[in-house]
Amino acid sequence: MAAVDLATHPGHLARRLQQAHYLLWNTMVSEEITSPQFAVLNALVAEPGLDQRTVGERVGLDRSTIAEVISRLGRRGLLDKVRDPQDGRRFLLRLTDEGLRTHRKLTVRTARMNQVFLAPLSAAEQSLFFELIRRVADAAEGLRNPAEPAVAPR
Amino acid sequence: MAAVDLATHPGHLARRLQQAHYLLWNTMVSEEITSPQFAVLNALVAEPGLDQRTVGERVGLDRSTIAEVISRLGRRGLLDKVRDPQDGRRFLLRLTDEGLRTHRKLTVRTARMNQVFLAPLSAAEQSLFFELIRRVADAAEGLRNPAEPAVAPR
DNA sequence: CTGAAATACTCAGTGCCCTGATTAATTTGT
DNA sequence: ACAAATTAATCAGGGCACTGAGTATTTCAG
Repeated sequence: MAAVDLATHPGHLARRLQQAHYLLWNTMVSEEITSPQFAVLNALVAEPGLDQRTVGERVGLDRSTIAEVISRLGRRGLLDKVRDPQDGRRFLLRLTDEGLRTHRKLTVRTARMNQVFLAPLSAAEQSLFFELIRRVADAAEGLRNPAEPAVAPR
Repeated sequence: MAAVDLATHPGHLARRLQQAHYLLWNTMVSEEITSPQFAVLNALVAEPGLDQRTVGERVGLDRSTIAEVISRLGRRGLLDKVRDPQDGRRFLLRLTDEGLRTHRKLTVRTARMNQVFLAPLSAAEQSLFFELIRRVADAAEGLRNPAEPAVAPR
């Protein structure tokens, strides 16, 4: 009687979008390497030698999740993990040759997949799609991490 | 050297959007009931007595996931599960009074949360947001379940 | 210089999400 | 009528995502 239309719920839409993406990734990109794993490889191509926490920040994964993802990539020999001699708390991460090769291969496939995924939208709509999602996601993240208060509370 | 900009990857955006939603849901709606759980409650308000598989279809969850979600809702006393006397394979699902109450309460909070979540967009942009995401998700699901071939292969 | 606070990482626990294999019940083809 | 195919649900297994608590190391305040 009081049921609601889930098609007007952004969270529901977001979940369906991600599921659809997951499926397409599996068939068009890789069954071994997932999209978050690719994001980590990509971050380490851009900035070799990052520590674990910073990689998580770059790709939007929390401390626990990034630890798991990195452990999997390490087990598969795609990256190396060494203690920072300057700061014994950190591990510095660097892709192996195999990791670099994998990233190169997947970059090509990912581009193809993105084209297929976004094919239902015109070029103008694709820009809008990115912009609207980015604005909503950024704003929600902002709610979580409020800017520094003007006067530090004591 | 060959790193890619993740902000142009719809899968990455979709994941960030869902994460942002997850956080906001947790703070504004409920720490007990998740968004997928609410979707199941909602489906059973709309159509009491559905079987498990059909609920999964309605809310977009696969057979394994829907089984887990329903088992959790059952443990919390929000729904009942009885074997279909007409078809011994099925379980028929129905909300308890407690389940109905919970759905009613969360419906209000969810509406508030959706407003906050979408606040960065104008009304026109919100419509566009829904439409673009829906089109992409629908198309990708269509790739997965291709329409019946004209001639059934044998 | 030393105790307190902050930081990087790990671990335990919960929940979502998918696939492939298995089990039980029903439907279908002959 | 009955074997074969289909269907609903379960189970095992892998991966993502978050929180709260714990450990080790570094930094900071007095």
